[in-house]
Amino acid sequence: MKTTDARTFQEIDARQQKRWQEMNAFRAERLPGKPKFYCLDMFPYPSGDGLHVGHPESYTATDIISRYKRMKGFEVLHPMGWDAFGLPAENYAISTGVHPRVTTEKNCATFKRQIKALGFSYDWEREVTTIDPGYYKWTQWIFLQLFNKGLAYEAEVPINWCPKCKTGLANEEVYQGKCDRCETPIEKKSLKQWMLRITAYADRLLEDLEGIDWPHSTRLMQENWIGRSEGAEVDFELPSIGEKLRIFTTRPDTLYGATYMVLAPEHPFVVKITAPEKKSEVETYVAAAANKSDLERTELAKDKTGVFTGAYAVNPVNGEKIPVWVADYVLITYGTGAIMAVPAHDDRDHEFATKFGLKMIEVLKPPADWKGEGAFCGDGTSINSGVITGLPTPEAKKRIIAWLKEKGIGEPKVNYKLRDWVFARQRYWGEPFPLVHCDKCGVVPVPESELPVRLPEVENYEPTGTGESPLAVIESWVNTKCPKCGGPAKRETNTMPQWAGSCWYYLRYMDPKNDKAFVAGDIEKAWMPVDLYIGGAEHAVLHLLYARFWHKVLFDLGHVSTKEPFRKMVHQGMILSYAYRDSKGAYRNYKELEIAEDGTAKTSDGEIIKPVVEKMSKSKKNVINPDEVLERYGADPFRLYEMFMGPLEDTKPWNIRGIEGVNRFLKRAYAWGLERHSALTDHEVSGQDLILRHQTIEKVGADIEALKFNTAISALMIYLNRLTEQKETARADFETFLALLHPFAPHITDELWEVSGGQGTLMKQAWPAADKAVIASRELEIPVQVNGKIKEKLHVKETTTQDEIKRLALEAAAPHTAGKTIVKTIVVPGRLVSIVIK
RNA sequence: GGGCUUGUGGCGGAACUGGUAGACGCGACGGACUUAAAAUCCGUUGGCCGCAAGGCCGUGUGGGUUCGAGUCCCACCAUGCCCACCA
Repeated sequence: MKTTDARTFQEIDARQQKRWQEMNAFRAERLPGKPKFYCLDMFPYPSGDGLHVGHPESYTATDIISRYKRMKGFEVLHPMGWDAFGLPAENYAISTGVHPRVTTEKNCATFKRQIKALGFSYDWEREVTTIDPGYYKWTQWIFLQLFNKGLAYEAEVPINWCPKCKTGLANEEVYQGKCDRCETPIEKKSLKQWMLRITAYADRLLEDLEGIDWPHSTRLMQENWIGRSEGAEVDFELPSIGEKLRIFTTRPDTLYGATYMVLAPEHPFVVKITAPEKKSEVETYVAAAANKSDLERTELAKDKTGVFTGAYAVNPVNGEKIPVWVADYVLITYGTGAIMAVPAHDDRDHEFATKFGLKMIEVLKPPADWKGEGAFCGDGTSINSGVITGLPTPEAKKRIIAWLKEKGIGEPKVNYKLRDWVFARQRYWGEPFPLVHCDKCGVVPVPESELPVRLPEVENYEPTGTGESPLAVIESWVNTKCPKCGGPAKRETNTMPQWAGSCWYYLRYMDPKNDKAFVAGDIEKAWMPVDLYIGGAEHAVLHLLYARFWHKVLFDLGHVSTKEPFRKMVHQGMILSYAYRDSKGAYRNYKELEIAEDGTAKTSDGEIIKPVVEKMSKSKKNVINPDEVLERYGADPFRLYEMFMGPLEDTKPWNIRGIEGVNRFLKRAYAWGLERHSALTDHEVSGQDLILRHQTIEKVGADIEALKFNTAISALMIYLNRLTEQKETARADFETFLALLHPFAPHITDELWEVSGGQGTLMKQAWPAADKAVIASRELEIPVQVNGKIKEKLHVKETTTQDEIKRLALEAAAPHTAGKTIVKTIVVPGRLVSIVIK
C-alpha cells in the first residue's frame, strides 16, 4: 500500500459525512413510493453527561438495518429526536437559575454532534423535540382527545408523593417503595390529580399483545402489570349493621373454607362495624397503617399484623358466623378492599390464621403427588363444599359462580392490577394542560385554535411543596378567560409527566412540520406501523404500555390506522465495563491505572486490583466515553466493535482491547481496497472462491435480518481473509465485499467506493444477490460416527445421493466395523452418518 | 416469596428444526521484518497422555430420553433482571 494515498479513519469519517450531507442521502420521501420500512430508535433524554456507549449500540443496529433495507429497495424512515422534558434540567434550574430550556438545548446539541459523528443515516429534516411548542401543541391536542372521550378525569386520590422531588409519581415510577429518580422513600398524599383511564383499555392492551412480535419477557411483564384475574364478587351479611360486605375472590370454589374475613384499614366499613370494646385498638391500628409508607409496608410484609373488629359476618354458603378482622395485608386499592380468608388454601391467610389462632377448614383435596406443607393453593378436588363437592377446581369455580348468581349472593368478576395513570406533575418543565377551571362552567378545554398553551417564563423553579406547581404563582398566566362563557377563569397549573411526549413521537416523525394535524392521514397510512423498534428493556412497562394506550385511543378515534404502533420490538442488552475498587473500597478511574494483560490493574501506590464487571456509572468511574474512542479509532471501528461484542440483546462487557480486532480488520480492508481498486480483473472467479462469495452474501443478509450482527461480521472477516490471499481481485468480489460491509462500516466502504470511481453512496447500490446454485455446488465434509464416536470423514458434493453417502460411509468405516454386526445406519442429509454396531 | 433470563477455552463469543463443540476475534506463545520498538505478516493455541500415529476427558452439578444431547425432559446450584401481601 502506498501510505501517501491513505487517509486516517477520522479524515475519512469527515469526508464521507460531508458527502452524504451534500447528496442529501438520508432523506426519506414524504410518501414512500416503494415498499416501506419504518426503523425506529427510542429517542434519548439528552442528559448533561452526553452520550454513553450504550446509546450507539442500538443506534448502530438500527442504522445497519436501515442501510441494508435501502439497498434491498425499501424506502426507509429512520428518524431521531429528543425526549427533552424531564426532571434533571428542572432540578439544575432550581439550583442554578438557568432556564431548563437553555440546559436542554445545549444537551441536545451535544447529543446531536456525538450521534452525527457516528455517521448514522437519520433523516435530520424530521428531527423532533418534545419541548418545541410546535410539537407539544399536538401532545396537548391528543390530551384533549382523551379528555373529550372521557378518558381524562380529575380525582382526589392518595398518590405516591416524593417529598424530595415534591411531586406525585405514577406507580410505574416507584421502585421498591422509593422514588425512581432520587430514591427517597415515597409517602402517600391525597391530591387532586388528573388521571388517565388506562384501565378502560386493560383488556385490549392484554389481548393485542398476541399479535405483535415482541420479546417474550416484555410481553410477560406487560401481562403481569395489567394483571388480569377472573373470579367472583360475593356478598357476606353483616348482621350487626344490617349491610352486606362485598369481597372479590379468584377462588370462589373455596368458599366453604372461609373462616374469617379481612378488611383493609381504609375500608369504610371498619368504623361502622367495630364493636365498642374494640374501638380504641382498631383505631390505633388503622392510624398506624395510614402512617406507614409503601416502603415500610413492603419491608414488614413478612410479618403479618391485624386486629379483630369484634364483628362477625355470615358465610353465605353455609351460614357460619365468622369473625371480621382488619389487616394491612389487604389492600384498599385492589378488588373491593375486603377478602374472605381461606387459611387452608391460601398462603397469606394461612400465615395470618396461624399467627392469630384462627380456624382452618380444608375444602380441597390436593392431587396425590402433592407433598407440600401448609396451605395447598393449587388445583385439586373440592370436598365438604355443598354443590361442588367432588368437582375438580376449574369446574368447581364455574359451578359455584353459577350457583351464587342464581341465589343472588354473588357474580362473576374480572379484576386488574393495572391502575389508572396519574397523569399530572407539580412541576414546571413539562407540557401545560390545555384546560381552564371556570367557576361557572367547571373544567373547560382550551379551543384547538388556541393551542399550544405555551409554558410561561418563571423566575423561581422551586416547587411550592404544597402540591402546586411553580406555575401556580404566575398570576398573569394563571388568570385567563373561560373559553365557554368568557368569565374569569384559572388555568390548570399542573404539567404532564415526561411520558406524555414519548407516547406519540413516532407518529410525528412521519409529518413533523404539519401544523394542521399531528400527522396527515395519507402519510400515516403509508408509513405505519413501525416495523422495527429498538430500545432499552427498562421501558418494558412504562413507555411501551403508555404509548400503546394512546395509540389505541387514536385508533378508536380514527386518527391512526393500526391498532398497535410497534410491530417488532427488540431490547438491546446493557453494556457493562470493568470497574476497579481498591482495598479501601473506593472506585478508581481506569484511566489512572496501569492495566496488565490479565485485566488486573496497578495503582500509583503499587496496589494490584482486580476488575469487577459492572454497570457503567459515574460513581464507579468506569464510564467509557464515545468521544475518546472515536478520537482514537474513528466511527467505523467503534460501530463495528459495538456489534461484534456479542448478540445485540445480551448484556456484555466493554473491553477496550476487543476493539483492536475489528480495527485491524478495517485497516486491512482499507489497505486491500486501496491497493486493489485500480487493478481489478473482469474475469469471473470459480470454485471455492465463487462459493465463498455467495455463501457470504447469503450469510450476511440472513444475519442482518435476524439482527445477528456479530456473526455477520465474522463472515465478512473470513471473506476478507480469503480476498487478501488472492493475487488478483475480481471486480465482482471487490464490489460485493464493499456492499456487504457498507451497512456496518459506511465511511470506509464509501471512501473505497469513491476512490475506485463509484458514484454516490453504496447505500443507493443494490444489495448483492446470492446464487443458490453456486452455494449448492460446494463440497461437504460428512463425519462418519461408529457408536457415537467420529471415526472417518467423507468429502462429497452437496448433490450426492443418500444411498451413495451410505455406501461410501460403510466402506470408509469398514476397519472399525470388521467382525461386528451393524445394527443400523443413520444418514442425516448434509450432516453425518451414524453407524451402530454390536 | 413469585416470574423470567443466562451458565461453553485465559477473555468476548460461535454452533441450522437433536447431528463434526470452541467459528470469528482478543490475549498468549513461537517465528519473519527492523539497529530497536511500534505497526505488519506467518504459525501454534480447550485439558490430559504420547516422539508420533492416535487415545481419553470436556459446554454449571446430578440423573434421564436418544444411534447421537451445549441443544430435549426432571431435580439441584449459581447469575442477572422484573414484580413483590393484587385475594
